[in-house]
Parts: sequence; structure tokens; C-alpha cells
Amino acid sequence: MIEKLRDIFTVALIEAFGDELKDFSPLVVPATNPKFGDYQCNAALSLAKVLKKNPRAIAQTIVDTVKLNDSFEPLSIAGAGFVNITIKPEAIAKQIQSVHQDERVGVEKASVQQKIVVDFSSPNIAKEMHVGHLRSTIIGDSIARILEFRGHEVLRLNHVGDWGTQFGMLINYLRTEKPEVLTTANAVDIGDLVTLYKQAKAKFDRDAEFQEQARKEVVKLQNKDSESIKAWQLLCEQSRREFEIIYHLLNIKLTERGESFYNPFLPEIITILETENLLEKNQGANCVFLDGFVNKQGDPLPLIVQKTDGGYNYATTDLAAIRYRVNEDKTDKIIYVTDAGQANHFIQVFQVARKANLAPENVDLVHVSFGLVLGKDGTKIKTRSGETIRLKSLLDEAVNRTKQDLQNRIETEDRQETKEFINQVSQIVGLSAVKYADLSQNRTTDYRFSYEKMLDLKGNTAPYLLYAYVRVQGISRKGNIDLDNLSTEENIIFTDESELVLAKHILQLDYIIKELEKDLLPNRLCLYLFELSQKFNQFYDKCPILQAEEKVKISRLILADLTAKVMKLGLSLLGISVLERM
RNA sequence: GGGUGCGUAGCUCAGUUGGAUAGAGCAACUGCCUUCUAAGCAGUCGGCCACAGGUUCGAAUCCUGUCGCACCCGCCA
Repeated sequence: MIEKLRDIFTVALIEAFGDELKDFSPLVVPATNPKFGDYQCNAALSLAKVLKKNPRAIAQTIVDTVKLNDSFEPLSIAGAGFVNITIKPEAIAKQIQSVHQDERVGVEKASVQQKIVVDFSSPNIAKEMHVGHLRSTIIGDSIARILEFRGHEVLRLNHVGDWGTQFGMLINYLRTEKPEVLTTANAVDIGDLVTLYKQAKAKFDRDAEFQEQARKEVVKLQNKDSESIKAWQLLCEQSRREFEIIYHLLNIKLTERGESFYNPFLPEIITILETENLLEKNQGANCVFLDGFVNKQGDPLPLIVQKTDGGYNYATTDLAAIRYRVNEDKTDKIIYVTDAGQANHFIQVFQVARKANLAPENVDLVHVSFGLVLGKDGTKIKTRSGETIRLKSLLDEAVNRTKQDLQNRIETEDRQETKEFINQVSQIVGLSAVKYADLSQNRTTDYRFSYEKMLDLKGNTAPYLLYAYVRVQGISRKGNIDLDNLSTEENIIFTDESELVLAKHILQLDYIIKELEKDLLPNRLCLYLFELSQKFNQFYDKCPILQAEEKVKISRLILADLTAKVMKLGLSLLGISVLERM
């Protein structure tokens, strides 16, 4: 709808003021306030200067020139020169009917379908997943789902940290402290492995000789020493199983392609940089000097692609990954979902990738960054003893708290529910709450983790949204109505303002999803769904459904059913599933 | 020291290419269950959009400076 209006207004602007406005944005946006109508055109205001005319006069000319069909109320001019656009209720009713019969509830597929890599989650082998991985995993999954729904072919890649100095470190440490881990599967559990990792890291940081041995271990690994490779594989296997538990719990699908995958391609990256005349030796390391990055003295800063000892680092791996994804995966776009702290790194890597033509101009490189997860007090989230919180225990706690709440409610309401019901509901509500709390926040800022807030039944939370869906299902149960087989003949009748408001909101979904595809901010979808729930609850409050006379009843059932469909779809794009009862 | 981001109600946060009187939720208080689950709805209270300048018909939004906070800064990822 908004695109159509933009086209119509652009045509009108050209007709009224000439061809030079061909590329001028008609500035048609959703109305800032419902009392101004559904959309508004702000073009008159910004054209005032260019055309040296009174904005209200320009607005009048626009109104006189624009050709709208009978779906719209007559245009009105308000304030300094705003043109307000209102759709007629009959037109809304018609659209609702057509959307109701559409499997995609009115959301179009992208006109150009791309191949897109979404690189997210990316935990490290031999370490447990912690809250830091939560945002990348949840946001990345949601972005992938949104793009998939728009019809793009998405390759979800898990760029796990399965290579590098830390491996040499760990293997070297295990060789003396716990050699059986290197030869036997599951010799210790993952928690102990993490402890050993920390010990190894501590030793690495204070012991120069150990550092040296660790580096040699890396070289052995790189040279495919069979014993080293075996040990490495065992460690990876064990970690992988651990990750799978989390991914299964969160219903996340990912293709693992870790750093080690790009290992064989690292030397050719150096060669390419060399032939492109980008490579420079600096203090023994191979570097590419960057535009726009300078040190204290104002000298350009290098991106190190090959260390003095001949080893490669993550910048090199990222460059090799870009090359592979462009050449082999034939991707049109690569999206990296990582914390904001890596912003600099990606700017640098992207710059080098462009310069070396590893990524041609028509391949988009996008860093989707996000802020830190903070504790309730606003500092980095930690356990009481100062350890980072394991993701598994964090999720378990959310589910347990939900279960507690649910059991209390069942008791006070004197309901009888099975154990299976209680478990299933608390699992879905608890995990959804964690996901929703994260996604409903603008990802670019830090975010405060609070069980109380995310599990609150009121406000912009998963339980509130899920409840709106449950209410619709309740109606269908109570009235013994099959929502999938509602009459398609009946008209939509607006007897109360709340029905029209709900209907208009439902029709905004298409616009929201398209915006989402551009700005990759899932919180905008959350806000939309929250508002949908509110508008539905207002409708539910004011418009009885089952007692209404037949024609009104069907009209309201369609609105309720459509609300549920939008809710289910929207939540699924956030990686959240719905419940029939709760 | 340099870079990036942030600073909006008591708290947690929205604020879409600059647009009309800056919005939610929570908390607090007041109403509404013989009616589809009240896990709801209606309402009241609450703002120097960090501060100071500038650009503009119009600034929370853009520019400059100041203060505060966070993160990053050549051989970790």
C-alpha cells in the first residue's frame, strides 16, 4: 500500500512541479498519529524552499493533482502543509478478506531473491556457550528466518572457533595434565574441559616457555600431525555435542563450518594480497595498511594477516571466508551477527576484502552488531562467584521459574493439568521469554537481563503475546469453531472502532517485514506484535464474538483468526512457537 | 591518547529518509469479572530528550564543542 501511494504521489509531484522531481522522495510515511489518518505525505514542507512557495499552497496543488481511486477518503491538508491520507473502511474490509485467504497473510516475497550467508552464533570449541553467544544465536536465527520467509536462499553458517593458538595452548596443557583427554572420547565432561581450558590459559599468560611450546603445538596441528589431529577431533566432537543440546533446546538450525575449514585457503590469501600490491612487511609480520586508521603518531595502522612466526590469524581467516563464500557459495550478501566490539575488525576486513577484490562491489558485506548482555545492576552479567553464566543454566532457570509460576496459578485457579502440559507450557513460555526479551530490545544497545521482567505476564513480554494467541484458540474451543474453515463469503463488518483499528494494524504486516529486511532490527517486529496483542485485547474486550449475531460473529471470527495467524507467523520469525492453552 | 557507540519519565526501553501536542511497558494509585481464561481492559500520576551552541519553516533525530558511561585500539577471536 505504502509503495503504491509513493508511486502515485511521485507521479503527481512530477505532473505538478516538473520532471526535476523525478528522483525526489514523495515522503509518504505511516501517519504519526491515528487522528491524522493512515498515511501522510510530507513532501510539501520540504519542497517549500526548493520551489520558493508556501507549503500549504504546495500541499493544495498536490491534493488537486494526485489521482487516488475510491479506496481513499478525500485528502486533507493539516498543520504547516501535511497531506493526510485515510483509507475507507470498505477498502480495509476488502483487503482483510483477501489477506485472510492468503497463506502468507499478505506478505509478498522479495522481487529479487538473493543468496545470503548469515554468519551467527559461533561459539568456541572446548569452551561452554555462555550469555555472550545468546544474542548472536537468537538474533542471527531471527534474521535468517525473516530473510527465508522473504524468499531468499539463506545459508546459516556457524563459524565456530575450532582453530588457532588457543588449541595449541589447550593440547599442550592436556598433554601433561590430562593426557587421556587427547586419546579417549569423553574422558572428562565438558565442564571439566572448560576448567582445564582456563588453567591452560592462565599458564599461557604467565609462562613464556609454555607459550613457546603451545605455538609449536599449533604448528604440529597445522602440519596435520596425526596425533594432534586426533586430539583436536576429540575435543571438537565433545564440544559439538554440547552445542547441539543448546541448539536443539532453542530450535536453531545451523551448518557448522568452523575456522579450520578455511585453513587450506589461507596461503592463497597472502598471495592475492601480494599480487594486488597490498602486502607490506612490518616488524616481521605481513600487514595490509588501512585507510582511515591511524595510531597516536598519525601513522596508518596495519591489519596483520600473517604473524612473525608465519601463523595466520582471524583477519586472514575472515578474508578467506569471504573469498570462499563469494566464489564457492555464490553469495550476494554476507551478514555477520557479532557483538559491537568487533565493529572495527569488520570495517578493516571489509576494506581489505574490497581492495583485494575478494568481494566485488555487488556483494554486500554487513556487520549486524549488538550490545552486551548486562546483569540487573548494569554491569557485565556474572554468577555470584564472578564466573560467566553458562547458557544452559540460564535457560534452565527461565524454564524453572516459569514452571513455578504456572503451578502456582493452576493451584489458585483450581485447575487440573497433566505433568506433560505443565512441562510443555513452561518449556515454551520460559524459552520464548528469553528469546523475546532479547529480540524486543534494539540490538545495537547493551541490554539488561532480568528474569522478572522477561517472565512478566504484563507488558511487552512473550507471555503477554502468547496469551493473546491462546485467547483466540479459546474462542474456537468454546464455540466449537473450526477457524480453518470459516466462510469466505461473508463481509467484514466494522461495528466498533476497535475492529477497524485491529484490521488496519493487521494490514501493516507486509510493510513491517519489508522494513525488517532492510534494517535487520527484529525489535520492530516485536513492537508490531505487541501492539497487535494490545489491539486484539481491546477488540476482545469490547466485541463479544460468540454471542454476536451470525454475520457480525463471522466477521469478528475472521479478525480473531487473522490476528492469530499474524501472531503465529510473526512469532515464528522470531523463533518462537505458540501454544493452544497456557 | 585515538576510534566507535550511547545519555529520553522513579526503573527498563521505543522513537522508522528531520515533521504535527516526545511514546510504551513496569512500579504507584483509581475503576471494571452473572458475559469467549481478569495472564485482560479503561483511567490518573510522571519529561530541561545529558549540557551549550549551530543548520532548518521545523531537531530527541543532522553538525560542532563540553561532561558522563560503555566498548575497541598491530602479531587473541
